[in-house]
Amino acid sequence: MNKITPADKVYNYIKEQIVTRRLYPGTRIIEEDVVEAVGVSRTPIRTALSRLAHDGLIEQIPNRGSYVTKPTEEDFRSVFEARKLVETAAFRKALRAHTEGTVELLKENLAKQEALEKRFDLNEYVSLNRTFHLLLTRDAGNPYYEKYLDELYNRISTYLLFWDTSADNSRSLCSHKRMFEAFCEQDEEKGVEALLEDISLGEGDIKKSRGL
Amino acid sequence: MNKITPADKVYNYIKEQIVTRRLYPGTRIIEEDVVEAVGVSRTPIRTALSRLAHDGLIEQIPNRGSYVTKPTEEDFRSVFEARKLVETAAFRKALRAHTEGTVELLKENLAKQEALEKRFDLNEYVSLNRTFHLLLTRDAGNPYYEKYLDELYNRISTYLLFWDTSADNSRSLCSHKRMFEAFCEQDEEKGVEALLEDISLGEGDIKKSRGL
DNA sequence: CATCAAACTTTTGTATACAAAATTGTATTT
DNA sequence: AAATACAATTTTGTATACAAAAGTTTGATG
Repeated sequence: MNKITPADKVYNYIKEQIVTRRLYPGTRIIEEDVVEAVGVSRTPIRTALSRLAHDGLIEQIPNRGSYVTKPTEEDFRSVFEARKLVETAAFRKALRAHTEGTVELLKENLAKQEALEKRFDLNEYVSLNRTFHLLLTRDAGNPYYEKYLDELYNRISTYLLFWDTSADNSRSLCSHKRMFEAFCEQDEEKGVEALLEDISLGEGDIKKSRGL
Repeated sequence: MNKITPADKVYNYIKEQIVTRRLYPGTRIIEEDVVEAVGVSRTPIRTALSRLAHDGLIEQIPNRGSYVTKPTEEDFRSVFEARKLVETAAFRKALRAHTEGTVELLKENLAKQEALEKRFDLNEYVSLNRTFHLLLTRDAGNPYYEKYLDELYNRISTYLLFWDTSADNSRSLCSHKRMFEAFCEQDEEKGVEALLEDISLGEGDIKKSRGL
């Protein structure tokens, strides 16, 4: 297994802090504070911050620090618009390519999602959801689609962990099942319809979580 | 005006080296060499490298250095596929929004392109072309479209400066003119048709330049 | 002569001290 | 009391020395 470097430690630490919202969007991250918290020098901290900026989780302004990404309402609109465009295109292509390995992984993922019906865990759900959507586009075989979608997810990830739980989970599970079915049956239109519904669902949830 | 920092100097220096192909795709960039060349310490060099990696101009592998991005044939296919999808969508939206300021800028840009008919300059042409396409999608008002397209351009930019000059320039200018017309007339279908033709043209040129 | 391992070299990663820029607080002037 | 200039502090940017990892050479051994 790959050894984990100081820079990795810092990266994981800050990412965890952001995703669990102990570091709130808009918060400034001061390098010296991270030194105290993690116990390494500023150098690996700077490389970690650079990676996080690359991921879209923080934003860096020259000579005045790093800030946890705080998307505006406009950003959300833009992100979801882009997601709809790219994710449907990638999904269509993936559905046509349609490898057996992916179907297997999707099946496992869905099983875990169903398990959440009994005992809900938001963290787990967000993770499963992201993997699920990623899998549905993977067979498209375009790494730039994946990369882009990944970055779009990151942009809004700070807000994914904030919505009133399991009520929506059932609805989401429902559309996911339809997407999976369509993927297996290679029914493109049915699949895209379910996908768009699912994305809109998420968009609505985020808006709710922000009181819009 | 903003002062240019050592990190900026390094960034510009390396970018220039790459774009003018003095640094060939696949070449390893050794930090100490850059120290000699630019005359600053390794710290700003590392931040510059990080930015370049972010731009997609280089790739970094932990513990074994930075390499000038060398896209495979698959990469080219993927980049152009993504470009076709996103750029047409952005163009459609921009065409409908259609601000007067953009029209003005496009007109200026086109004039410069025409000037190249007499005296061709590849560097200048590549730059104008990129700006032109960027302008045509700007009124879409989605920063993530722009960002993505920008990164896609970067991926292939190493190869943009390598094709047998002005023969293609006329053809390209022709489709550009049609795109501009369509943009002004808000004729979506005509515009998209011209855009797709123009993108395919570029794709073909790159393939030629690689002997495919 | 081929192979492998240990020493050596090169290169990247980290720690730390110092410089420059930005921010904050304070005093002075109006 | 408000505004502004200036000093003090905080924070980011840079230089440099050292540590660790990767890559290369050399030489002993089968």
